Amino acid sequence: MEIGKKYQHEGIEKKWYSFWEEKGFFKADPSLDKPPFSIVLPPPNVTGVLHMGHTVMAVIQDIMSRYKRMSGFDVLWLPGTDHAGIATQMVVERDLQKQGISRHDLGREKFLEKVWEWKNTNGGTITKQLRSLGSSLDWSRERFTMDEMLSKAVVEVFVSLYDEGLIYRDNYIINWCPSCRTALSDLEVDYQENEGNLWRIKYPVKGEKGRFLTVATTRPETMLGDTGVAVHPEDPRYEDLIGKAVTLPLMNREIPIVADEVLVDMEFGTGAVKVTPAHDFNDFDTGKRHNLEEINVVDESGKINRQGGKFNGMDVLDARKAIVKELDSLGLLESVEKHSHSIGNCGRCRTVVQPILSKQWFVKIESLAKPAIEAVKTGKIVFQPDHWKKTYFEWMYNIKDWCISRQLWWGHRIPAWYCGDCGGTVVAREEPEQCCGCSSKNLERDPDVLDTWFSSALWPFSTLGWPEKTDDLKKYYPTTLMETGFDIIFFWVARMIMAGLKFVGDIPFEKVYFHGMVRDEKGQKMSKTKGNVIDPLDITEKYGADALRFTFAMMPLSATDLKLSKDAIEGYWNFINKIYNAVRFSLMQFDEGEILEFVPSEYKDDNFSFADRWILYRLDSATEQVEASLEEMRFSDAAGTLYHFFWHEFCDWYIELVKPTFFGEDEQGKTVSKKVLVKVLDASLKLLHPFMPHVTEELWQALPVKYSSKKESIMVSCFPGHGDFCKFRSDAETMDQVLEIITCIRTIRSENNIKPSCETDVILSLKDDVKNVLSGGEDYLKRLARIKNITYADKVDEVDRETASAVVKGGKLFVPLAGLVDFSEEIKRIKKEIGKLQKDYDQSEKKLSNENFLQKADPEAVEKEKVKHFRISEKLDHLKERLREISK
RNA sequence: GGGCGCUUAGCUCAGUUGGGAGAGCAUCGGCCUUACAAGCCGGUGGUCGCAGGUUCGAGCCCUGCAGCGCCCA
Repeated sequence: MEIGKKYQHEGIEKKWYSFWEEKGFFKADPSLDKPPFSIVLPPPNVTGVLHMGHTVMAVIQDIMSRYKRMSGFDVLWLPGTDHAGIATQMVVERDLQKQGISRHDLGREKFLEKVWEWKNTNGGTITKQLRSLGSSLDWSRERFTMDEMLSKAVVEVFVSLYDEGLIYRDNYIINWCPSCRTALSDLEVDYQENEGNLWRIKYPVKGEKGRFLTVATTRPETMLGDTGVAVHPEDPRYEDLIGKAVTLPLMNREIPIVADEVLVDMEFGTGAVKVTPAHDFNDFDTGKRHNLEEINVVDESGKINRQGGKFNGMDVLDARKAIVKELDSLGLLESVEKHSHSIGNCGRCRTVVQPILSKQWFVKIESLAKPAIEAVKTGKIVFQPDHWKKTYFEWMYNIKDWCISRQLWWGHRIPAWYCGDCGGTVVAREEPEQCCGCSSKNLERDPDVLDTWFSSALWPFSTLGWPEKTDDLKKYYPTTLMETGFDIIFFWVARMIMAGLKFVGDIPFEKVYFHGMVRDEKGQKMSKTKGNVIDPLDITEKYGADALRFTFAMMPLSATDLKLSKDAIEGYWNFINKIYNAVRFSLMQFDEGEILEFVPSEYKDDNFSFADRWILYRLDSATEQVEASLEEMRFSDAAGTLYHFFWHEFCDWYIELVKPTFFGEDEQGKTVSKKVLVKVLDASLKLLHPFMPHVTEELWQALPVKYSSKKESIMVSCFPGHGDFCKFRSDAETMDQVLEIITCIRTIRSENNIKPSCETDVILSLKDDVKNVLSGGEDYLKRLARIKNITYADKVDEVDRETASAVVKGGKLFVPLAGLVDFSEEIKRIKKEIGKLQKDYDQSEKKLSNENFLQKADPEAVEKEKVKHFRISEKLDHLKERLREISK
């Protein structure tokens, strides 16, 4: 190991990652007699490049994987990517466009060849980047949603759902992206509030000259497809019109006036709503209720079609202008007012989507949703944080059929063939030779592909080999943990649960952990346009992956927003550097080639110094806490415990405490302390390993430690256990009192502006146990509190006036400061402390004099309060006495 | 409009069956003490969003209100 003053991650992270990968440490092995722990990585888009969202995902999952692996589990963390239908097709089309070629010029087959080519050369970007974070993914099991095996699973699922009647093809209103030229599912549309207008248009009532029914709309162009007008059945304004008709302006079509209490809100607009079943979801349902005609007036490119009469060929927005203008000139435009409403945009390309009537494939979802709701309700699947259940239920109870066909070429082609002769449909696992209805060979395959999420839904089992009953499937399904962003709870989590229950007959995962969205330090979404993007690759280059990982681990990951700042990362880099330096210091204490084996049984407890016992006890408790926190996936608790233990207990206290030993002559004491040092470092590095794998490996490899079962790598070593040192509890508590004394002396010195180079004496009046510790280790005090002479006084009869004092748990202490102390300051300080304590005292006093408290409160609480009261009053007395003395 | 979440120190957040308000960072003062000045030592700082209620006791439980954010329509 290089011994510079600063930790340099360059080179080290790559070195160890290759080492681990080459050694096969990431590989799961179902034949091992170890319990399984499995996670499937939520597959990033194959077009993707690593961003902070992926990073959070990778960090959480890697922490759990490494922790579990070290805890004796056979860990499978399975990587892969999805084929990202629209995104990938767009990328390749754009490339081709640069050469002036469209995908239609190439034809379907040639185009798909190009996409595969692109995938094979560029598709590996994100997987390389995931490696740079230290992710212990089992690359031997890497999957892609379009792999043969996974595609087989897709076909199997499609065909069996179809056979069961749970997949159907129908003419239905769907979201259509005129730019991507494909249907989208409800979830792929993002709604945005938009400043628009509300137009009021007068429709002449048929047979009542001069009478108009005024409707209000935000999309006047859709009137070309109106096939009815709805009013509320209880609206007195329109009571007499129900059952009559209006003449649709511009189209001169007669359309009925219907009463519909679902669609119409009497308070909104005019209380009369035009109904366009082919271009609005609510209107579509209304149309079905009243048997209204469905007239499609918008085509696939977002232009008005032939059914739009003279507006044929116009873009919808142009048509809107033209229609409004014409209505106005006809005197049929009553008014226009500003009105904000939400507009749907394509989740992929942001184009405004058009609801249109179209023949598409759907999954009938209700019967699939039922058991999926049950699984979460009964706690078979646990959500963390728990409250996401509510969001899940809310969506699942109101779930709608899922539009799964996409008018793309890149994806899993729908296994349906249409007969050119009898018009029948054949859905089959293999290409059929003839129509099963009329035996005709004139079959044509459906050109469309499936929604990418359709194959993603199968990810937890298709990746394990389903429908084959593979060893992997048997051992790793259900997976132990699903970890993902809350934003894909519907897109993915819900659908995986439905698919897993339906096809494997069991839940896909036992627990779902939802992490938040990474934002900048101000809480704003990171975006290229804002220029506030923090690129994980820049960060890992500058600070190392370990620093970034630890920063995330310290954040409240299950909150909705994760505010990331470079300052925080830099701060945690400091911690890594601290660890590095602690190891560096330790290595300096060891002799060349010295091998230190820590075997607790070799040591009688009395060989350990109080400092040794104290740090070993602390290590024990820290280990216990880290384990408990990791089991509950409370990462910031685990990381925070380690941060505090390593920095503020081990470095700030223990190392300072043992320095006198190392710099002294007591050889036996030195040996013991060295072994304790190595023991604590060995355990700490292992505890830290899941959070910062590279630096811990680097340092651990450098430790001169020997075990009977020393492993090749820290990542396959055993996660530290706890309990061995809890027997040192009372010694540790005594030691805490010693530390308190040191702190008190330091405070006195600091407040009296005594220079560190100036030594002082101290007079101690202490309880015996504390005194015993100190007499055995006066060096601790001398060094850490800069004390020259220590004297003990059982009873302090006459205390020098020029003395600063403090009351500690184990007694009192006095620091003679003749000529040094500033008494006005000292008096001020004591008064302030008395003031603080008096508040506590009064509060406690009040409580204890309250009869109700004494009678009704838990006896334990009363007892505790009494002890507290006694302690405060003791300390208060001392302080008041002291104040009298120096005020003389 | 429906649902969910948040509000505690200057900032980011802990606070686990109700019983002495915490951490990290920042800030202030002092230190080149032979691992680390990216460090060490010490200190300052809070009407727990507001108003009620339950209780001997509320940051925590209940009701209402306000502000912020997210999701669905």
